Amino acid sequence: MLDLDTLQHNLNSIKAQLERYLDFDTAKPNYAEMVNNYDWFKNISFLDFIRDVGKHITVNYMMAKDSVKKRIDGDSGMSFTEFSYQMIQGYDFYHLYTTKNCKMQMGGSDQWGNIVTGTELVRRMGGGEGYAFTCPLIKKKDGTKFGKSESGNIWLDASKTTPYEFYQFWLNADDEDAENYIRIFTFLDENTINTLIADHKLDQGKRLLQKKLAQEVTTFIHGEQEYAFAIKTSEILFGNASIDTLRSLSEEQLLKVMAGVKQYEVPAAVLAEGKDVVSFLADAGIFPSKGEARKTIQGGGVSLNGAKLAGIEVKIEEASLLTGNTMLFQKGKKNYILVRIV
RNA sequence: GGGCAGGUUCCAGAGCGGCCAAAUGGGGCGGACUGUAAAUCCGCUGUCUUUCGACUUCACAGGUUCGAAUCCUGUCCUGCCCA
Repeated sequence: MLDLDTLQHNLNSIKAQLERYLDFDTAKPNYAEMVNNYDWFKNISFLDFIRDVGKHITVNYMMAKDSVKKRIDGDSGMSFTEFSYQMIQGYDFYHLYTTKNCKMQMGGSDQWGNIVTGTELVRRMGGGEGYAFTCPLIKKKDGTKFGKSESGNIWLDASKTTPYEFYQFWLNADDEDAENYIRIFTFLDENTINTLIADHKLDQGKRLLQKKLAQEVTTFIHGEQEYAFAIKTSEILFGNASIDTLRSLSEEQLLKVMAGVKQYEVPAAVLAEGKDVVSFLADAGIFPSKGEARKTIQGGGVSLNGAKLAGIEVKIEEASLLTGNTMLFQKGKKNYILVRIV
């Protein structure tokens, strides 16, 4: 459970994100509106609720819900709060139905039970009709969820996932997932997609599908310009460009190209000291511990300015710089890390 | 309130006085192969230490013991059943 301050913060952040895709301008004929169920629930007492709302729904009905059954049959139990959640969400629907003329509730298929409790309340309390619309949850091909609590996820907010990282995420989708994603996450029409998939199959190594997917989604979320930058950065980091190409860039150009790459700052004094790589990486926060930095280096997993680090004895000093005051580390093949000396 | 079963490292889950930083699987990270795929194979996965090793961990607090994740006592928490 989140406290009120956190909730408010989340609310604001979500609205800021949605504003990029929805129009909240009340002057528009069909403007979007964001509501907070705390606004109507804060004035309803528990007694009011069980008397006016609770009597319309039987416990039998609530228990029959799949989401509830699973918990009861499982071994973790279910608190009353969780159990009553469907009533809360159901009442939200009823409230919006009566005050905002809201007729349909949409959600992921795991919300089906909760939404239907709402349509039930709308019917029993208001004598009206509410409608439910759900879509299957998006799964990766290994069956795991594509969700915010999964690892390796991405965010719409550029401060959490830079456009470059966002682009890379889609580019790295595997063939099977890409076919699904392009249908779900882009507005391309059926024919275009089918043609694309057919072309892709001719030479999967070209990854036409992933490229188009990444382009469509990145452009939609972050815009043309950020997409162009993401491409450029990717080309430099993964293309044929050698370390010399990187070296040939001016500091300014480099920073521009690397805008989407993870960056760390290290004080100049540290560089002058000439620390060993392990301490350097751990102290800078690039690795969580020295042990992990050491092991990764020993496993051949760390590169500096494009060249694999030979061993843990390497010292980080002036000569390690790529340009005037930056150096480029790689953790694994795909994770680039730009270190700036400040 | 009573009875029973439990609380182990990211997760699941073994261990039930020394061979335990703790099996196995999953996940994560890295390597090889490749297409910045997939599958497969290999390594790592508490902290510090180049190594030897040191230190902190098995809900919490005490205790028994040369020695405890393992035994005892109390506390807290979770699940199931009864009231």
